Order: sequence, then C-alpha cells, then structure tokens
Amino acid sequence: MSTSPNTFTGEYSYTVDPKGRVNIPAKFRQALTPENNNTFAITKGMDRCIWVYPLVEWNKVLEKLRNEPSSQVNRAFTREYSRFASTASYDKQGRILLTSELITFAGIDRQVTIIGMINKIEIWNPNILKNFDQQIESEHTDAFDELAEKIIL
Amino acid sequence: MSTSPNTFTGEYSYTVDPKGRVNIPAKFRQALTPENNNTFAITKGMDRCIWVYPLVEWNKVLEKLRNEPSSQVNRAFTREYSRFASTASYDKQGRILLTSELITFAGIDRQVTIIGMINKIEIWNPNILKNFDQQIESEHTDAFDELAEKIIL
DNA sequence: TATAATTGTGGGTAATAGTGGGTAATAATC
DNA sequence: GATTATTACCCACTATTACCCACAATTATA
Repeated sequence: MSTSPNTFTGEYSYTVDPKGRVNIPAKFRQALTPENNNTFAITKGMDRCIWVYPLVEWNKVLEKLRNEPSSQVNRAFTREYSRFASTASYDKQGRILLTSELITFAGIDRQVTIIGMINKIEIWNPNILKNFDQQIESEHTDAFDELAEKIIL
Repeated sequence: MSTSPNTFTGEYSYTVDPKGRVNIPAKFRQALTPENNNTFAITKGMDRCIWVYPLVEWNKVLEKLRNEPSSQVNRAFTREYSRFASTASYDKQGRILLTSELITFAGIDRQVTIIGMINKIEIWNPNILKNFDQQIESEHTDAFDELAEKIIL
C-alpha cells in the first residue's frame, strides 16, 4: 500500500451512531502497522476534539510523561491527560467505540469531521471546528506564513 | 531515459473525467523513481491550483511537520495543511484520482493545464491560470527581472 | 508509408467501505 | 438468584471506489 506507516492525512466526514461508534477511515486503518493490533488509544485533545493515537504512538507519549519530574504542575497535567484515556480496538466494520465523556467534551452530535494530523487523528464536531479555525487563522496569520515558508517545499 | 529523476518540466493539456480522474503526463510518470511506488501526494496549492508531489518529496514535508512542537498554532497549521492532502497511485492508464474538495478549490471543470514545477506538479483551470499570470506579471515585472539575473546563467 | 506501440479517454463490474440494527454474552442491580 | 442494563459480536443493505477492458488518437518504428 502507498500510505506511510502510522501516518495520517486528509479529512473525512462520518456519523457517530446512537451507540457511540465511529468509523475510522479505511485509509487510516490501512496505515496502522500490525504491532498496533488494530488498536488505538483515545483521549481528550488539547483543542476541543478527541485525539486518537495508534497504540505505538500513544506509548511514546506515556514514556515521555513517565520521565517528567513529579512537580505539582506535571502531576496535574498527567492527570488531565490520562483520566480520559482508554484503548479501543475497531470491530469488523472498522469502527471504534467512543466514551460518552469524550463525546460530551468534544460537543459531538452525530456528524463528525475526522482529520489526519500526521502522527494522530482528530475527531471534531464540524461546527466547532469551523469556528475554531476561523478564530485561530485570523489571530495568527503571520505565524501561518512563517510556518508555510519553513515547511512547504 | 532523458528525464531527470523526480524532476518535472513542461506544460500539458488534459481532461478530468466525471469520476475525477486526470492523466499524469507520461513524461512525468517516467521521471518518477521506483521508490515512489507509482504514487503521488496531492494537496491544495498556495495559489489556486492542485499540487502533486512525488511520494518521496511529500514525506520530507511530513517529516518537518512531525517535528514541529505541538503548540496551538502549529496544530492549526498542520490541520489546515493536512486536511486536503492524500496519496494517489496512478492506475494502469496512468491516471490519479482527484478529490472533489480539491477540484472545487481549484475551480476545475473538465479541462486542465498541468505544469511541471521542477520538484512538484501543478494542476490548473486554464482560465484561472491565465488571469493569475497576467495579474502577477504586470504587478511584479521588476521582481521577474531580478530573479532572471540571479538564477539564469 | 504502413504498421506497431504507446498514450489519453471512457465506461462497466466486482470488491470494498460506511451505516444500521439484531442477538448473544457480560456486567450491574435488586 | 433473577432481572435488567450494558457491551461486544455478527449480519445485512447501500453507496462508493478500485480495477479491468475497450477504443481512439497519437507517436514511434520498420
């Protein structure tokens, strides 16, 4: 296959069914390496969305957290980041089950936008994402330009 | 063969069929090195066109994105940039499939102009390109001259 | 110039992907 | 221990996509 291992790009539109299941885009599933055992880790994103990591990538995050000194701030960060985290394998149809806490946090209601963020996946309520995008981009036009020059070939 | 590896020059006229498929000029396909696995990556261009990278070049971009620290602005940039990106292998007839989002963005409607841009390929609506060229050239004649002096031996 | 090979374009069909719902197994509650 | 709720697993339908074949036009070759 032509997709790079554990690398995700592109945008997809899907629905969350009443049971809280969402499809993981086929291309994303195909990009998952076997060592992940068809399993993702899902957490609260830093923005108002759900983050979905390949198990392997998630373990890297855990390793970094483990190595941080145990200051109060660091503990709080770990707590915030860890409490909503869980692993989710996808079923025969390629769907994972989201927890109701995460669905609530991300303000999700049936329709979702799924975005490949290179090393992880984001699940958004399309409307929230739209507002967020507009805000950020207008506030940081200069930063965007700098990044473009630096990164784009 | 007379073409340099992963280097594209020249202009071609092609059609996008109802399914969203475009032919990649044979010369461009021949310039693609084997490590690319007959695969390109397509994205939104900075101008109103579609950018097509050899997979190898594209991976360089991804690597840079992957290594950016995860600030809010950086995440927003990655999101904006990744959303429209996907990989596309060409079929037996040498065509790749464009996404409807990119077709809409570039204002494409059946007829397209494909241009070799050295390390990547651009796909334009011929009319939009024509207007764009006229505008830029009239506004930046001096800059054109400077670049000519600097680059051409 | 005639013939063969390659290139660009179109369309049909089989396979896959996305969505919904049902049932059995498990866990929680009384 | 019985009953209810929850979760996991399985099956089915539809839409989309990928793959294959066909043909015309162009270019290369003899």
